[in-house]
Amino acid sequence: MSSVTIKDVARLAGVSPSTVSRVISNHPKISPATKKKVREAMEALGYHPNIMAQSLVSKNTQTLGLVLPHSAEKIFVNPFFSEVLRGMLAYANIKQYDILMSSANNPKEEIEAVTRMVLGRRIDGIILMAPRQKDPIVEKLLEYQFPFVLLGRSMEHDHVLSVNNDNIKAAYDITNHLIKQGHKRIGFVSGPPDLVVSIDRLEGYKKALLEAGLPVHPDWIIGEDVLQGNAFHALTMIMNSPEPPTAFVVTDDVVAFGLIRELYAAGFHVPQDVSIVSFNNIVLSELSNPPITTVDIGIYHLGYLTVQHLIRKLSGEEIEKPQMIVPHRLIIRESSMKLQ
Amino acid sequence: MSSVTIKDVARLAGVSPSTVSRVISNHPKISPATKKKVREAMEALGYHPNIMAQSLVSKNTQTLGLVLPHSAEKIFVNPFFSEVLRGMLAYANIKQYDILMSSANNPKEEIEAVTRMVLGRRIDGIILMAPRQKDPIVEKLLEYQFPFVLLGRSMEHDHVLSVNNDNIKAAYDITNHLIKQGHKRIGFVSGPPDLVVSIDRLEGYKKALLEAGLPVHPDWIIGEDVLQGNAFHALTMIMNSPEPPTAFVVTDDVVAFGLIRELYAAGFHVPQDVSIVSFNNIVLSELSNPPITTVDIGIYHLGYLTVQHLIRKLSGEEIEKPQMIVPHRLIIRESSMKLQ
DNA sequence: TATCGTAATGCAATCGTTTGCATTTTTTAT
DNA sequence: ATAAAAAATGCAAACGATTGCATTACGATA
Repeated sequence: MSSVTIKDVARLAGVSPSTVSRVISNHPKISPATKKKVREAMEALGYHPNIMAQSLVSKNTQTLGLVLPHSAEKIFVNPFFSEVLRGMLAYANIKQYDILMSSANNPKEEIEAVTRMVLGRRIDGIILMAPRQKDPIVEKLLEYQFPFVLLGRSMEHDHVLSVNNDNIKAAYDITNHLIKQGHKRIGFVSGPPDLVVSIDRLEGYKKALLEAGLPVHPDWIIGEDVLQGNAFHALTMIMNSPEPPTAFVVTDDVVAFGLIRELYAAGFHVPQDVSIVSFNNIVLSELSNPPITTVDIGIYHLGYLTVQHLIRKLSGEEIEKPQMIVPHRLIIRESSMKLQ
Repeated sequence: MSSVTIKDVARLAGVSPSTVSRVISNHPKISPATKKKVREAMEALGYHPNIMAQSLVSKNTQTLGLVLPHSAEKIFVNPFFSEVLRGMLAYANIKQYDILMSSANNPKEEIEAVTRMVLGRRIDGIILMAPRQKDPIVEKLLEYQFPFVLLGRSMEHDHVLSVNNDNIKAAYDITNHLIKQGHKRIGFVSGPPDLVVSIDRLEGYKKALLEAGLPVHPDWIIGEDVLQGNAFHALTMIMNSPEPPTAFVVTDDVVAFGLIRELYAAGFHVPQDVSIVSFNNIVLSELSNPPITTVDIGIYHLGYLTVQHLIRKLSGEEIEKPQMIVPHRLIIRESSMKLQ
């Protein structure tokens, strides 16, 4: 309701609007006396700067954009998302930034949303989640020369800001964990195949198998739609083959939940019949039955650092290393207990 | 990079800036000829309106605020949150609104964040999640006469916009389900006690017990911090008493996960030894082992309607019924299978 | 052809800030 | 006491749009 402006404050304090403005921005050459006077007037009137007006002239909005991938349901329903967002907001909060979200139903809308935010000068920088192999949004932003950061990595440009895990290594490590447990037939459940993270994790898995002299069995690499009809069919096919896998590397904790459930329904027990390992270490993976062996990728931290990275860039800091890597670590739990 | 304004377009199209503005807003009395000319110029220059400037004069930002409760970790790590946010964004997207988020570490920061958004005229309306019994933010917004909607309900003001479940009824229903299964000793695991939703669900639980002539045993009502040390202690105390509960109503699926896990660790099996029912029906509750009986509260829908409700209010529509109720339904699964 | 009515456009003020430069005030040195 | 330097403040022009009112253009009517 109250629309008290800088002028009202100026009038009450008996100074010019410019002076009030300078008090707000803590300009060096304002006498302590007037500073006090103005502050009191602001207080008395309950003044708050109009952020729209501020950013119109200062050209900076203290806002970061975040566009939900259009294939968002999957990523999004995932507790991973809340956790990473929490990390983002935590750092943003420290630096007094807010985060502007918008969603999209398809690639076209996705581009539109980005364009609207960027060209509408609504945000200072943008955070991109779950980048794809050839990501049109990345291209667009490069073209606009607009500051952005990837949560993940770009396969095509190595100078873009990004915060990521070493997913190849992570997958390699967790697969090796299974191999060390004596598994020789190891399947893989992949995420959406155009996501860089899926590609990397698949690569690490293959690498570990090859190094151990184990064959990569293409039929044992299945899509994450295991929970839905068709892929579920694929799963039973695999499990009913003469020599089924004794373990699966799953791309994501939530999918692992589903897989454990489906296996159980089909009469296979984890880990007695099949071992399961996955990625992310969402809170619930510990509460699963059995608890899931997983790769902790530092979700919260990923979000936190992503925003930190971007804000540093925005404040003109020299970025030593554009590609940040958050270390991962294996969390061994019951779902991959040693075979006897 | 390109900062092409309305003037540039005007120049190229050979008209005045006002005309361009009218073309943008699709003003009725602009000749088709100039409309076309201007559109072409906009296209040619890649013009996009500066949203800050627009909202400075039009006083509307096409943005909704969402402040994360400071006790956010709990709510927030919960998949509930992503799901509800997805619903919010879906409707916002339809109406071309964006959502501005900011987080807070304590009640003070929370108020600050709201104030900054509201008085900074950054948003047109605000969404409040998980309202408390006596919620200072609600008071503040009423005082400012600023449009807002509650995801939940206010215990003190019945004219405020809200979207909620009938949580009393929901708890009553799910408790009755247990009673029908033959349970006579039923415990309750509560959420944060100052949350309205916790209060309502507890009330429904008690009501069902009383109506069935079953005693309300205060020791069997425990906090959701079951997973942490002290409350876990409480849990083992209860379960080791001579006549322990044979079932628990749990306030939230995630907590149910934890509880099942803890019970399991203590040697109690679900549902053989103890039945568990809970609320929300997050995706994972179906994938739990055993799958959890829960109350589907229509999470996505809650988010969707919350934003719809608010936007309707903002566009001046007459709101027939300020308090919307989203229906719930029981999802019976293995965790509450009949005792034999 | 003169007049009028309407449709289409332009002018200029405004939204609430910031900021370079000019101006005034204060301080310091002589 | 006066000049010069330094410090504090004010003026006015941006920023990029919108919009009420005035103005122009253009058929239509008499």
